[in-house]
Amino acid sequence: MIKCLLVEDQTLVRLGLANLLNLDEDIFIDGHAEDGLQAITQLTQRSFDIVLLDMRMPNLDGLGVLEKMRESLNNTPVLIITTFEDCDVLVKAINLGARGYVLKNIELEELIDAIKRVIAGKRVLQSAVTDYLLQQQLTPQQCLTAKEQVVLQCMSLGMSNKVIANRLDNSEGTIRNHVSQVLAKLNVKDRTQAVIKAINQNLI
Amino acid sequence: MIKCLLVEDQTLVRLGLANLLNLDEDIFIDGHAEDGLQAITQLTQRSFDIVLLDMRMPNLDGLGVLEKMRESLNNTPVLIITTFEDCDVLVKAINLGARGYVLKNIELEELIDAIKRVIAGKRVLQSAVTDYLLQQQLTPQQCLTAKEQVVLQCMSLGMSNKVIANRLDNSEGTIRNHVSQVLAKLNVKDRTQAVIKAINQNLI
DNA sequence: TAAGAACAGTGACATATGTCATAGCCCAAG
DNA sequence: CTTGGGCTATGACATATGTCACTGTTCTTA
Repeated sequence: MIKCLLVEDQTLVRLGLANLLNLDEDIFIDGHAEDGLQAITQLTQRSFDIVLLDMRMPNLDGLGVLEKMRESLNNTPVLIITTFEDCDVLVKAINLGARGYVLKNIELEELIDAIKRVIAGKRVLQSAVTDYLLQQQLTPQQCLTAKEQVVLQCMSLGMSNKVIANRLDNSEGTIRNHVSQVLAKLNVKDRTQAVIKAINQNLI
Repeated sequence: MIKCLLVEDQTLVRLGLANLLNLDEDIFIDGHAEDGLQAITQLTQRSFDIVLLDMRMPNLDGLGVLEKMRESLNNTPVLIITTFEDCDVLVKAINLGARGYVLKNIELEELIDAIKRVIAGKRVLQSAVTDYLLQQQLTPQQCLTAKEQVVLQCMSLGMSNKVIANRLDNSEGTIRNHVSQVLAKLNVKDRTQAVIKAINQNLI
């Protein structure tokens, strides 16, 4: 029996997923958490075989949970289950020790398989994820660095340089430099054109 | 027994939600669709008591489904279940005939209640949604004039004020004024946000 | 006819944006 | 160990952007 902690902020999704997974005879959703803070609390009080972790959450997001776990030397294996298909977040999550990363559009059997593979000590990257990674690698012309991608994402959300600087804890000048780099690499003249290009090409 | 068509692109979410809802003795998920096109196909082949509709989907999104349904005079009641908290999308959905609009972080009992209320002919707006709506209504966004629409189109093509001025044979100051009006009406702070909104809302 | 709108324009003003040069730090590859 | 790339930062600079107030003209409509 695999004891799972399921961390997901949307109630419906969490309960639904728990029901589905509990149908498998080897899997038991042993704990629920609605955000990162609750997850940390659960992890300090109890032990689980695996953590099923969403990335976008209030209070403390997935990356934050991974950081806290690393700090407290908690090495419970973590499988990321998310909608967010961002290369940078994926890389960060893996670097922070996540053992698997799958998207929510995965089939149920695949997810169950992924859980068992993680438990078996394997690393799991859904094919859609690896495809995305490969695709990113194969377009070296626009070859944005990790930071530049994050900045572009922020731009695509309509943030000003000042806001981005606050969000990423950098000086505004630094962000300006990154923006300048992004514009050069995307071969556009201003942030609006960059955002249009990013949206059209799904670079965000 | 309420026969439901569940339209949701993420497999896990769809199956989980279906399981949860099927627990209710009055509700039966009678059809699944992974995107808008599949939903339309299902709706032309069978009849349902209600459609549970996600907004963000590949191929044909929630608004598209509502449009198609209206075109084909299909008046099956629709309850929107989405993560997307955008006021404009909400308003558009309601105008296109959606009978309810709830967010995915709703509690299960509330959702079941919402379904039954829609079936009973009532309009359902989750309190979180109405709060947001009220807040937005206090700053009523007026319609863009013809000229403003043209200017917004140009902005969405990445043109600077100077370029737009040349293109439309106006002074740059005039264009600046129009841009300023557009920003105010769209309730955004700069041209980048305006373009993002225009693209997302198909205002161009 | 009077009122109200859309449209065009100007000038002044405050910020935001983007570029450039320069420089330090860190880390990985050679 | 050296080199280069990525990240951070600063200061200076030119230009773009957005706001405001105010002035017109031309319509439509109450």
